[in-house]
Amino acid sequence: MEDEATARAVRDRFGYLLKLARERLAALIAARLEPFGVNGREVAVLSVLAEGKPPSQLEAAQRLAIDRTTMVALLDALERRGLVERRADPADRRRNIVVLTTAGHETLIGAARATDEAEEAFLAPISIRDRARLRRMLQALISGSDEGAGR
Amino acid sequence: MEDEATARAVRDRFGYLLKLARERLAALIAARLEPFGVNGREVAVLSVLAEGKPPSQLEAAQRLAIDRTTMVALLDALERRGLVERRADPADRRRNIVVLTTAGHETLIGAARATDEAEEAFLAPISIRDRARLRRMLQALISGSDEGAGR
DNA sequence: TATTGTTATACTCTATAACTATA
DNA sequence: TATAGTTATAGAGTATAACAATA
Repeated sequence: MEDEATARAVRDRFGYLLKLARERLAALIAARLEPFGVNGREVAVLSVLAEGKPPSQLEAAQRLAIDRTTMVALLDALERRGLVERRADPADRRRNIVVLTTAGHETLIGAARATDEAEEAFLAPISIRDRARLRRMLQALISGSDEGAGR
Repeated sequence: MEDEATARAVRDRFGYLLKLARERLAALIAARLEPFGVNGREVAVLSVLAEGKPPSQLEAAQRLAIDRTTMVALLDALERRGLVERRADPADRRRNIVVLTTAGHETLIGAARATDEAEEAFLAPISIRDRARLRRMLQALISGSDEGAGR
Protein backbone atom coordinates (compact mmCIF):
# COMPACT_ATOMS: atom_id res chain seq x y z
CA MET A 1 0.00 0.00 0.00
CA GLU A 2 1.48 3.21 -1.11
CA ASP A 3 0.90 6.70 0.04
CA GLU A 4 -0.51 7.73 -3.31
CA ALA A 5 -2.41 4.57 -4.09
CA THR A 6 -5.36 6.45 -5.51
CA ALA A 7 -3.37 9.02 -7.40
CA ARG A 8 -1.91 7.24 -10.37
CA ALA A 9 0.02 9.87 -12.24
CA VAL A 10 -2.10 11.65 -14.81
CA ARG A 11 0.86 11.60 -17.19
CA ASP A 12 0.77 7.80 -17.26
CA ARG A 13 -2.85 7.65 -18.30
CA PHE A 14 -3.63 6.77 -21.88
CA GLY A 15 -6.18 9.54 -22.09
CA TYR A 16 -3.46 12.08 -21.44
CA LEU A 17 -0.96 10.39 -23.77
CA LEU A 18 -3.47 10.17 -26.60
CA LYS A 19 -4.52 13.76 -26.14
CA LEU A 20 -0.97 15.10 -26.33
CA ALA A 21 0.01 12.81 -29.18
CA ARG A 22 -2.93 13.97 -31.21
CA GLU A 23 -2.25 17.61 -30.44
CA ARG A 24 1.37 17.30 -31.49
CA LEU A 25 0.47 15.58 -34.74
CA ALA A 26 -2.25 18.15 -35.43
CA ALA A 27 0.24 20.99 -34.95
CA LEU A 28 2.75 19.41 -37.31
CA ILE A 29 0.09 18.83 -39.94
CA ALA A 30 -1.34 22.34 -39.60
CA ALA A 31 2.07 23.90 -40.13
CA ARG A 32 2.77 21.95 -43.31
CA LEU A 33 -0.71 22.37 -44.69
CA GLU A 34 -0.76 26.13 -44.43
CA PRO A 35 0.49 26.80 -48.00
CA PHE A 36 -2.36 24.72 -49.39
CA GLY A 37 -5.15 26.64 -47.72
CA VAL A 38 -6.82 23.54 -46.29
CA ASN A 39 -6.84 22.02 -42.83
CA GLY A 40 -6.42 18.41 -41.76
CA ARG A 41 -10.09 17.57 -41.79
CA GLU A 42 -10.52 19.02 -45.24
CA VAL A 43 -7.65 16.93 -46.56
CA ALA A 44 -9.34 13.91 -45.03
CA VAL A 45 -12.52 14.78 -46.91
CA LEU A 46 -10.66 15.26 -50.19
CA SER A 47 -8.91 11.93 -49.66
CA VAL A 48 -12.15 10.11 -49.09
CA LEU A 49 -13.60 11.58 -52.26
CA ALA A 50 -10.61 10.26 -54.20
CA GLU A 51 -10.85 6.75 -52.74
CA GLY A 52 -12.90 4.37 -54.87
CA LYS A 53 -16.01 5.68 -56.50
CA PRO A 54 -17.29 9.11 -55.46
CA PRO A 55 -19.47 8.76 -52.36
CA SER A 56 -22.60 10.55 -51.31
CA GLN A 57 -22.31 13.09 -48.49
CA LEU A 58 -23.52 10.53 -46.01
CA GLU A 59 -21.07 7.88 -47.18
CA ALA A 60 -18.21 10.35 -47.03
CA ALA A 61 -19.20 11.30 -43.48
CA GLN A 62 -19.42 7.67 -42.40
CA ARG A 63 -16.00 6.84 -43.81
CA LEU A 64 -14.51 9.62 -41.72
CA ALA A 65 -16.55 8.92 -38.60
CA ILE A 66 -17.95 12.43 -38.56
CA ASP A 67 -21.56 13.52 -38.38
CA ARG A 68 -23.51 14.15 -41.59
CA THR A 69 -24.45 17.63 -40.36
CA THR A 70 -20.76 18.41 -39.92
CA MET A 71 -20.13 17.23 -43.47
CA VAL A 72 -22.55 19.84 -44.83
CA ALA A 73 -20.50 22.77 -43.57
CA LEU A 74 -17.24 21.06 -44.53
CA LEU A 75 -18.43 20.61 -48.12
CA ASP A 76 -19.86 24.14 -48.24
CA ALA A 77 -16.39 25.50 -47.54
CA LEU A 78 -14.67 23.21 -50.04
CA GLU A 79 -17.23 23.90 -52.74
CA ARG A 80 -16.93 27.64 -52.20
CA ARG A 81 -13.23 27.31 -52.97
CA GLY A 82 -13.92 25.22 -56.05
CA LEU A 83 -12.27 22.05 -54.72
CA VAL A 84 -15.35 19.82 -54.79
CA GLU A 85 -18.69 19.67 -56.56
CA ARG A 86 -22.03 18.29 -55.44
CA ARG A 87 -23.95 16.42 -58.13
CA ALA A 88 -27.46 15.09 -57.70
CA ASP A 89 -27.45 11.29 -57.93
CA PRO A 90 -29.66 10.40 -60.94
CA ALA A 91 -30.48 7.05 -59.33
CA ASP A 92 -31.70 8.61 -56.08
CA ARG A 93 -32.36 12.29 -56.15
CA ARG A 94 -32.22 12.65 -52.39
CA ARG A 95 -28.49 12.04 -52.53
CA ASN A 96 -25.59 14.27 -53.53
CA ILE A 97 -22.62 12.57 -55.12
CA VAL A 98 -19.54 14.56 -54.20
CA VAL A 99 -16.64 14.71 -56.64
CA LEU A 100 -13.24 16.34 -56.68
CA THR A 101 -12.69 19.11 -59.20
CA THR A 102 -9.36 19.36 -61.01
CA ALA A 103 -8.29 22.01 -58.53
CA GLY A 104 -9.40 19.74 -55.72
CA HIS A 105 -7.34 16.88 -57.06
CA GLU A 106 -4.27 19.07 -57.40
CA THR A 107 -4.69 20.41 -53.90
CA LEU A 108 -5.04 16.87 -52.63
CA ILE A 109 -1.78 15.79 -54.25
CA GLY A 110 0.22 18.49 -52.50
CA ALA A 111 -1.66 18.34 -49.24
CA ALA A 112 -1.42 14.56 -49.00
CA ARG A 113 2.33 14.77 -49.45
CA ALA A 114 2.54 17.50 -46.81
CA THR A 115 0.51 15.31 -44.44
CA ASP A 116 2.83 12.38 -45.08
CA GLU A 117 5.78 14.55 -44.20
CA ALA A 118 4.10 15.72 -41.01
CA GLU A 119 3.40 12.12 -40.00
CA GLU A 120 6.99 11.24 -40.74
CA ALA A 121 8.16 14.07 -38.48
CA PHE A 122 5.69 12.97 -35.81
CA LEU A 123 6.91 9.37 -35.92
CA ALA A 124 10.59 10.23 -36.09
CA PRO A 125 11.23 9.44 -32.40
CA ILE A 126 10.37 5.73 -32.85
CA SER A 127 11.78 3.05 -35.14
CA ILE A 128 10.22 2.00 -38.42
CA ARG A 129 9.33 -1.30 -36.89
CA ASP A 130 7.62 0.38 -33.94
CA ARG A 131 5.63 2.58 -36.29
CA ALA A 132 4.07 -0.50 -37.85
CA ARG A 133 3.46 -1.92 -34.39
CA LEU A 134 1.85 1.29 -33.25
CA ARG A 135 -0.48 1.34 -36.24
CA ARG A 136 -1.51 -2.26 -35.67
CA MET A 137 -2.12 -1.67 -31.97
CA LEU A 138 -4.25 1.40 -32.58
CA GLN A 139 -6.27 -0.44 -35.18
CA ALA A 140 -6.85 -3.29 -32.74
CA LEU A 141 -7.94 -0.86 -30.01
CA ILE A 142 -10.33 0.89 -32.34
CA SER A 143 -11.99 -2.20 -33.72
CA GLY A 144 -12.53 -3.39 -30.17
CA SER A 145 -15.71 -1.33 -30.44
CA ASP A 146 -18.35 -1.41 -33.15
CA GLU A 147 -17.30 1.84 -34.70
CA GLY A 148 -17.59 2.39 -38.43
CA ALA A 149 -21.25 1.60 -38.64
CA GLY A 150 -21.97 4.10 -35.88
CA ARG A 151 -22.70 7.66 -36.69
CA MET B 1 3.07 4.15 -59.60
CA GLU B 2 -0.39 3.28 -58.46
CA ASP B 3 -3.70 4.59 -59.54
CA GLU B 4 -4.41 6.10 -56.14
CA ALA B 5 -0.92 7.32 -55.41
CA THR B 6 -2.17 10.53 -53.83
CA ALA B 7 -5.01 9.03 -51.93
CA ARG B 8 -3.47 7.13 -49.08
CA ALA B 9 -6.38 5.67 -47.21
CA VAL B 10 -7.64 7.98 -44.52
CA ARG B 11 -8.10 5.01 -42.23
CA ASP B 12 -4.36 4.34 -42.28
CA ARG B 13 -3.45 7.82 -41.14
CA PHE B 14 -2.35 8.26 -37.57
CA GLY B 15 -4.55 11.30 -37.19
CA TYR B 16 -7.60 9.15 -37.83
CA LEU B 17 -6.38 6.30 -35.64
CA LEU B 18 -5.57 8.61 -32.74
CA LYS B 19 -8.91 10.38 -33.06
CA LEU B 20 -10.91 7.15 -32.91
CA ALA B 21 -8.79 5.64 -30.16
CA ARG B 22 -9.29 8.69 -28.02
CA GLU B 23 -13.00 8.76 -28.70
CA ARG B 24 -13.37 5.13 -27.74
CA LEU B 25 -11.42 5.55 -24.52
CA ALA B 26 -13.39 8.69 -23.67
CA ALA B 27 -16.68 6.85 -24.12
CA LEU B 28 -15.55 3.98 -21.88
CA ILE B 29 -14.38 6.39 -19.20
CA ALA B 30 -17.54 8.51 -19.37
CA ALA B 31 -19.73 5.44 -18.87
CA ARG B 32 -17.85 4.26 -15.79
CA LEU B 33 -17.55 7.72 -14.30
CA GLU B 34 -21.23 8.50 -14.40
CA PRO B 35 -22.02 7.29 -10.86
CA PHE B 36 -19.37 9.63 -9.46
CA GLY B 37 -20.77 12.81 -10.99
CA VAL B 38 -17.45 13.88 -12.47
CA ASN B 39 -16.06 13.72 -15.98
CA GLY B 40 -12.65 12.64 -17.21
CA ARG B 41 -11.09 16.06 -17.11
CA GLU B 42 -12.33 16.67 -13.59
CA VAL B 43 -10.81 13.39 -12.44
CA ALA B 44 -7.55 14.50 -14.03
CA VAL B 45 -7.71 17.72 -12.03
CA LEU B 46 -8.46 15.88 -8.78
CA SER B 47 -5.55 13.52 -9.49
CA VAL B 48 -3.14 16.35 -10.03
CA LEU B 49 -4.20 17.97 -6.77
CA ALA B 50 -3.43 14.70 -4.97
CA GLU B 51 0.01 14.29 -6.55
CA GLY B 52 2.81 15.74 -4.46
CA LYS B 53 2.19 19.02 -2.70
CA PRO B 54 -0.94 20.97 -3.58
CA PRO B 55 -0.27 23.14 -6.63
CA SER B 56 -1.44 26.61 -7.52
CA GLN B 57 -4.07 26.93 -10.24
CA LEU B 58 -1.41 27.69 -12.79
CA GLU B 59 0.74 24.72 -11.79
CA ALA B 60 -2.25 22.41 -11.94
CA ALA B 61 -3.10 23.70 -15.41
CA GLN B 62 0.48 23.22 -16.63
CA ARG B 63 0.65 19.67 -15.34
CA LEU B 64 -2.44 18.83 -17.37
CA ALA B 65 -1.43 20.80 -20.45
CA ILE B 66 -4.60 22.88 -20.32
CA ASP B 67 -4.98 26.64 -20.35
CA ARG B 68 -5.09 28.56 -17.07
CA THR B 69 -8.35 30.21 -18.14
CA THR B 70 -9.86 26.77 -18.64
CA MET B 71 -8.72 25.79 -15.17
CA VAL B 72 -10.74 28.64 -13.63
CA ALA B 73 -14.05 27.24 -14.85
CA LEU B 74 -13.02 23.69 -14.03
CA LEU B 75 -12.23 24.63 -10.43
CA ASP B 76 -15.38 26.73 -10.13
CA ALA B 77 -17.42 23.62 -10.89
CA LEU B 78 -15.44 21.39 -8.52
CA GLU B 79 -15.52 23.94 -5.73
CA ARG B 80 -19.27 24.42 -6.12
CA ARG B 81 -19.64 20.68 -5.48
CA GLY B 82 -17.37 20.82 -2.45
CA LEU B 83 -14.64 18.63 -3.95
CA VAL B 84 -11.84 21.21 -3.88
CA GLU B 85 -10.97 24.39 -2.02
CA ARG B 86 -8.99 27.43 -3.09
CA ARG B 87 -6.70 28.86 -0.43
CA ALA B 88 -4.70 32.03 -0.82
CA ASP B 89 -0.98 31.27 -0.76
CA PRO B 90 0.46 33.14 2.25
CA ALA B 91 3.85 33.29 0.53
CA ASP B 92 2.48 34.90 -2.64
CA ARG B 93 -0.96 36.35 -2.41
CA ARG B 94 -1.48 36.38 -6.16
CA ARG B 95 -1.67 32.60 -6.13
CA ASN B 96 -4.41 30.19 -5.09
CA ILE B 97 -3.28 26.91 -3.65
CA VAL B 98 -5.87 24.30 -4.55
CA VAL B 99 -6.52 21.41 -2.20
CA LEU B 100 -8.79 18.39 -2.20
CA THR B 101 -11.53 18.31 0.42
CA THR B 102 -12.36 15.03 2.15
CA ALA B 103 -15.26 14.60 -0.27
CA GLY B 104 -12.90 15.34 -3.15
CA HIS B 105 -10.48 12.70 -1.94
CA GLU B 106 -13.21 10.11 -1.61
CA THR B 107 -14.55 10.92 -5.06
CA LEU B 108 -11.06 10.60 -6.45
CA ILE B 109 -10.58 7.13 -4.97
CA GLY B 110 -13.67 5.76 -6.65
CA ALA B 111 -13.27 7.70 -9.87
CA ALA B 112 -9.62 6.72 -10.27
CA ARG B 113 -10.56 3.07 -9.90
CA ALA B 114 -13.35 3.48 -12.46
CA THR B 115 -10.89 5.13 -14.84
CA ASP B 116 -8.44 2.25 -14.36
CA GLU B 117 -11.20 -0.18 -15.27
CA ALA B 118 -12.10 1.81 -18.36
CA GLU B 119 -8.46 1.81 -19.48
CA GLU B 120 -8.30 -1.91 -18.87
CA ALA B 121 -11.36 -2.41 -21.07
CA PHE B 122 -9.88 -0.12 -23.70
CA LEU B 123 -6.58 -2.04 -23.76
CA ALA B 124 -8.17 -5.48 -23.64
CA PRO B 125 -7.61 -6.13 -27.39
CA ILE B 126 -3.81 -6.02 -27.04
CA SER B 127 -1.40 -8.02 -24.87
CA ILE B 128 0.03 -6.82 -21.59
CA ARG B 129 3.41 -6.55 -23.22
CA ASP B 130 2.02 -4.43 -26.05
CA ARG B 131 0.32 -2.13 -23.57
CA ALA B 132 3.68 -1.25 -22.07
CA ARG B 133 5.12 -0.83 -25.57
CA LEU B 134 2.25 1.43 -26.55
CA ARG B 135 2.74 3.63 -23.50
CA ARG B 136 6.46 3.95 -24.18
CA MET B 137 5.90 4.78 -27.82
CA LEU B 138 3.33 7.44 -27.05
CA GLN B 139 5.61 8.98 -24.44
CA ALA B 140 8.43 9.07 -26.97
CA LEU B 141 6.20 10.70 -29.58
CA ILE B 142 5.03 13.32 -27.13
CA SER B 143 8.43 14.28 -25.81
CA GLY B 144 9.60 14.69 -29.38
CA SER B 145 8.22 18.21 -28.96
CA ASP B 146 8.88 20.65 -26.13
CA GLU B 147 5.53 20.14 -24.51
CA GLY B 148 5.16 20.39 -20.77
CA ALA B 149 6.68 23.80 -20.45
CA GLY B 150 4.40 25.10 -23.17
CA ARG B 151 1.11 26.66 -22.31
C1' DT C 1 7.19 45.64 -15.29
C1' DA C 2 5.78 40.81 -14.81
C1' DT C 3 2.68 37.26 -12.99
C1' DT C 4 -1.80 34.97 -11.12
C1' DG C 5 -6.31 34.67 -11.36
C1' DT C 6 -10.34 36.35 -13.58
C1' DT C 7 -13.82 37.75 -17.09
C1' DA C 8 -15.53 38.37 -21.62
C1' DT C 9 -15.41 36.78 -25.95
C1' DA C 10 -14.87 33.84 -29.82
C1' DC C 11 -13.65 29.91 -32.48
C1' DT C 12 -13.58 24.87 -33.52
C1' DC C 13 -15.65 20.54 -33.39
C1' DT C 14 -19.44 18.12 -32.40
C1' DA C 15 -24.32 16.61 -31.74
C1' DT C 16 -29.62 17.01 -31.60
C1' DA C 17 -33.94 18.31 -33.38
C1' DA C 18 -36.74 19.64 -36.90
C1' DC C 19 -37.51 20.80 -41.64
C1' DT C 20 -37.64 19.59 -47.11
C1' DA C 21 -37.54 16.70 -50.79
C1' DT C 22 -37.49 12.63 -52.23
C1' DA C 23 -38.11 7.42 -51.89
C1' DT D 1 -42.84 5.73 -43.24
C1' DA D 2 -37.98 6.18 -43.90
C1' DT D 3 -33.80 8.45 -45.75
C1' DA D 4 -30.40 12.39 -47.52
C1' DG D 5 -29.41 16.77 -47.07
C1' DT D 6 -30.13 21.03 -44.70
C1' DT D 7 -30.71 24.53 -41.02
C1' DA D 8 -30.79 26.24 -36.43
C1' DT D 9 -29.12 25.65 -32.20
C1' DA D 10 -26.41 24.30 -28.38
C1' DG D 11 -22.82 22.19 -25.94
C1' DA D 12 -18.06 20.93 -25.06
C1' DG D 13 -13.25 22.35 -25.19
C1' DT D 14 -10.08 25.65 -26.21
C1' DA D 15 -7.67 30.16 -26.82
C1' DT D 16 -6.94 35.44 -26.84
C1' DA D 17 -7.24 39.90 -24.88
C1' DA D 18 -7.78 42.81 -21.21
C1' DC D 19 -8.31 43.74 -16.32
C1' DA D 20 -7.35 43.76 -10.97
C1' DA D 21 -4.40 42.45 -7.41
C1' DT D 22 0.02 41.46 -6.17
C1' DA D 23 4.97 40.81 -6.79
